[in-house]
Amino acid sequence: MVSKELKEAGLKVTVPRLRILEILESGRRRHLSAEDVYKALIASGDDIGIATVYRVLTQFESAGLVKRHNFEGGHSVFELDDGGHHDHIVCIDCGRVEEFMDETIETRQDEIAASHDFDIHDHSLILYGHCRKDPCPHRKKGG
Amino acid sequence: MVSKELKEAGLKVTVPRLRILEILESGRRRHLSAEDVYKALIASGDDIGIATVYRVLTQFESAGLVKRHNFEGGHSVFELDDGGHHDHIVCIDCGRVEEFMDETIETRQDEIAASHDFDIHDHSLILYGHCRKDPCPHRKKGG
DNA sequence: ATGTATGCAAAACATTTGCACCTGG
DNA sequence: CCAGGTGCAAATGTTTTGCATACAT
Repeated sequence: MVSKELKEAGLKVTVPRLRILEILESGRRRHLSAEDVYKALIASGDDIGIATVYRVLTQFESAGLVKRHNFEGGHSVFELDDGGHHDHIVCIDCGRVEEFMDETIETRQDEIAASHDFDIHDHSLILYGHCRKDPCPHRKKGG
Repeated sequence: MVSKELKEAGLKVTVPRLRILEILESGRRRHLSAEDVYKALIASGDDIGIATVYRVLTQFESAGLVKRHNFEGGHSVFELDDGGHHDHIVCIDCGRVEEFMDETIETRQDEIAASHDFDIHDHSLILYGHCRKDPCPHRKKGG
């Protein structure tokens, strides 16, 4: 029940919020930019403006429903916040995004922050590279 | 000799390039946004357009003279590239930026990338938090 | 009903680009 | 001299905002 999630998050149940949450939960892709969401809405026949997409995604972020990540290239991607922290590996060629979580790295980050006299609020760790998977424009045919 | 550095980087020696490299090397602050550089130029009486600042910084990046980092808030910061890799801790309150480098984290990143079948090109690791240093607007007076 | 949400268009930012003019080697 | 560099303004791409209208409760 998507509408229940909205109520529990303290948000009024409206059509744009329902549709956007449904798209995020559809699971077709876990990481979507605001424009990805907008295009998905248009594709499914919804008449929702891009401004509303940004507003709703920002509200969802405040409500803890989604997380926003600032990838390179000056645009953000959003994903459902399942409560579990993880970092990202992004393929420079095909845009593929994979997640990982490494206890060793998390621990070292805390130690480093402490040694610099910082209270860590959060962190951003993104690995950029070329994936060796199919299909990827960078991958060599006979490789 | 700043002009020598430019020549060695394969760049024609021009006034904007000289001035911008001087500002980066002045060491007053290590991490500057394009607008920071632009303002510094204006402040020292130079008549150089913001477009040129971006062009020159991008050229410097290609030439390996500077590194560009994408911090949160949709803007980039530039710093001299001394060849040594490091990551950043940023204070959410006062904007302070500190650097660190941790062999354990670097190693784990490579291992993780390999296990995901990625050839890592580079990575971005930024810790965001509240520094406990003076002066910082967040720091409690009697803390 | 009534306060909140939405759509649209315009604004705000950071960054890039087209083009005529200027400059370094 | 002449390819390449620069300044300006206009274009770009992303995200935000003002405002009149529409909607959820």
